[in-house]
Amino acid sequence: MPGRNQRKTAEPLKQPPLADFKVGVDNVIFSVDIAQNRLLVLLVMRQQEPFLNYWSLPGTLVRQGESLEDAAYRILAEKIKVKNLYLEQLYTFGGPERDPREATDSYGVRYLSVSYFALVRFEEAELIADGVTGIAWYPVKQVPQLAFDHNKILTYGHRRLRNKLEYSPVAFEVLPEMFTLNDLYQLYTTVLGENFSDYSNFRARLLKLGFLYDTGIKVSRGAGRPASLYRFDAEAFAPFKDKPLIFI
Amino acid sequence: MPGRNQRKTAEPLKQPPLADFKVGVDNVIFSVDIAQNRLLVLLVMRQQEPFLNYWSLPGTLVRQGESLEDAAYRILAEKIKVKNLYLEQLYTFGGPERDPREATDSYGVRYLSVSYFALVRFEEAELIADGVTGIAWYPVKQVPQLAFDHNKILTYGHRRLRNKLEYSPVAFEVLPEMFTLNDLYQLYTTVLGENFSDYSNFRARLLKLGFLYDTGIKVSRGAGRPASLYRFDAEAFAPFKDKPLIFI
DNA sequence: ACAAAAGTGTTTTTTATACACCCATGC
DNA sequence: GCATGGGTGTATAAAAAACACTTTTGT
Repeated sequence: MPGRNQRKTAEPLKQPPLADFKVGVDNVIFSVDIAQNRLLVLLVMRQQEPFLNYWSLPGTLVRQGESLEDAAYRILAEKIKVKNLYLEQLYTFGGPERDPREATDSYGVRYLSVSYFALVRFEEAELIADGVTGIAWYPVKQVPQLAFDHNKILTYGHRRLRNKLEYSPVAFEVLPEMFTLNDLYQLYTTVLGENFSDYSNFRARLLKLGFLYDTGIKVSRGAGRPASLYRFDAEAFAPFKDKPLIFI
Repeated sequence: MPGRNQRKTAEPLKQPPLADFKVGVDNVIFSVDIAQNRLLVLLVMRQQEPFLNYWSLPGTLVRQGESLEDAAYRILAEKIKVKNLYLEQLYTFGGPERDPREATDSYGVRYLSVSYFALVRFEEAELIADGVTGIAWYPVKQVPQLAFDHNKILTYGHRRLRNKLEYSPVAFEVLPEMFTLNDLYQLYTTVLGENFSDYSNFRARLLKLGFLYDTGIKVSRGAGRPASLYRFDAEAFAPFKDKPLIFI
């Protein structure tokens, strides 16, 4: 029974005081530049202290009456215009020492960050540059030192993305509506590294699953035989939902 | 640019007020009763409003200077004595409507729950019954209606456990130090369902991996040939760390 | 002796991996 | 015509799944 640390007051068993929190939401927003085969993450330049003029993940503090997810969508909408996207919760970072404001701000207020992981289509995502705020797609391999513990959050998000690619159809959230099988393959190699699978085997496996619809439209990328454009068929994929699918 | 919803005050671009949070930690603590082949979850009876006399996941509010994980360990230590355990963060639930206190309590305070997922050995876990608080291992198949959104959290935790079993050695955190291969197999069937694999194939696969050490000690469970007791060899497992191991 | 549980082995089927080769286009 | 990227097929190896069979105990 927890008998220590009690304050000696009139009330029996008075516990140490509770922490008061402000809750922030930070988004790790990924996108893939098919043309240059680079995995990108959206960063914004901070306009206030702390960490003024540091790059950071786009984030915000949760407002009254707003759910965590609402907040995540709100910052997203403030930073980019996008048709559809994939969003899921990542992790909650909440150590008492992660935000310097905890020391300087009004007494005892803690800052907690619930991070979200998002995927958007590079071609469809239009950055909202207001002329004041710096905002940019950064290749994940070249991100600088970020504000707060955002590098840690980004690393965590990147790992989640790699895992997701292997067992879920997130790739099709990032690709344009129509894509060649090589686009898909490049996406996988970009995120997962060179040696994850042979192209022809990758191709055969994916096609056998039967949820890639060949539009018949051919597209030529410079020299070489033109490639077919495929479309992800969500209905045909439905039976695979929740099953231990492997895209490797 | 977010130009709506501003309050018309002296400051330019005054945003809607931020929410103030108390942060709770709720633990989904699993254990397996080898003898009866049941997956158990630890529940406590609530002693206060709201949800007085409802069963709930053991939880607490985070105190000043305390990290989320510290808080998770604290409740755990208040409820059970246990030698070693596995603990990881699960999910953060934070909609504005999840806790009725938000309406009745001091104005505007939101309650957010960071849930943790824990595994303990049934034999080694000694429940701390203080004579006042109800506390019990419940078979997950028979949990009643719980306080708050705890049923949802439990479901989420259960799913995580099933996934973990398939690609990580968590099973050995729940089993006693020494166990028969049949114990291990039963654990998997208990959590994953009947038809996940043939016993002899399961057995062959696990043994081939080489991190199960046969102690040579035999133990007889009623009729039939006595079984060997095995021990999980953490060192021999090390090379498999982070690799896409499959226990199926 | 026989049922029950433990443990071994063999066969079949499926899936992964490597790689050879044909096809259509630009230059 | 030949380099380039797209696309198909095949041969081999490995792993998963099904299941038959042997061993050792309690009763």
